[in-house]
Amino acid sequence: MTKLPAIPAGQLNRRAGVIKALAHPSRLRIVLALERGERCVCELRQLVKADVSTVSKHLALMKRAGLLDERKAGLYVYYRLRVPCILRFLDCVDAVLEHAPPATRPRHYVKKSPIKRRTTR
Amino acid sequence: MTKLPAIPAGQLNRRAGVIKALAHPSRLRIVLALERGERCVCELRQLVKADVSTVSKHLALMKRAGLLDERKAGLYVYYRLRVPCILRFLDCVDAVLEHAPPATRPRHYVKKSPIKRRTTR
DNA sequence: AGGTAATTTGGTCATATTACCAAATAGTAT
DNA sequence: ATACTATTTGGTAATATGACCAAATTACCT
Repeated sequence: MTKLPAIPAGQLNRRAGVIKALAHPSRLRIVLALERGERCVCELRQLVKADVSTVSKHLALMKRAGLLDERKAGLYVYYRLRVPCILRFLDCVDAVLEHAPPATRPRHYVKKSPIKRRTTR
Repeated sequence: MTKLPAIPAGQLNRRAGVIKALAHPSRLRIVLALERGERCVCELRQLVKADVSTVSKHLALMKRAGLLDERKAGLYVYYRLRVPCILRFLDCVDAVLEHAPPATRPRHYVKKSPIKRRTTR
């Protein structure tokens, strides 16, 4: 049995941070959309069917993680993929799913009802 | 501007599930350890410094996601990487981090104190 | 059967994530 | 300045995740 090298925790944390930034269906949808080139928030907002604020936060998160870059032009903000190798990885993910075990159901958060809200502020 | 294909939500959910299974420092540590071949839980448990039950749950999660396979031999359970392309992806992640923005700090959960617990059960 | 070691399962609790809305900010134009 | 549009930021609430402990399970022994 070979010796295990013991990778420093900080490095693993940073890597996990990048991967987490990718680990959400809407964010994947955005990344895939950016395959062909930059898009403004207004386009991505239609693609992902969620509140603009939600989309904006997904974008900010991915930018912080180093996945995306941003370009402001007048009223618009255009985002683009910073590192294209991300796209190749999705093929590997599909390989995992290929002859995969029966149930891999991730279940993502979905807002239940738009119930009443306090109007503090 | 080209037409966007609109990928079905189910597919994105499944992909995100696989990626999420990878998006944790301890799980990355495990995956990296399995690069050289299978390991029993008892080995991985020492590698990741966490309660065995925690490690076991990480392993179960990754197995459910299709990342790992398991082989039982007597008292031991050996886990191994099911799809090796995962490892190449980590290079891409490092590329993202390479000349990345200043702060990418993911902050993972750390139990505060082992305070008293009820002994119900 | 009873004993011991490896692993999994169930419970609980703290923290992280993510959704929406509402309001703030920024840019353009009238 | 006012009006209008695009995007971000702040707040709140629901859900998901991940840590540990304790107990259950499984397999191999005497």
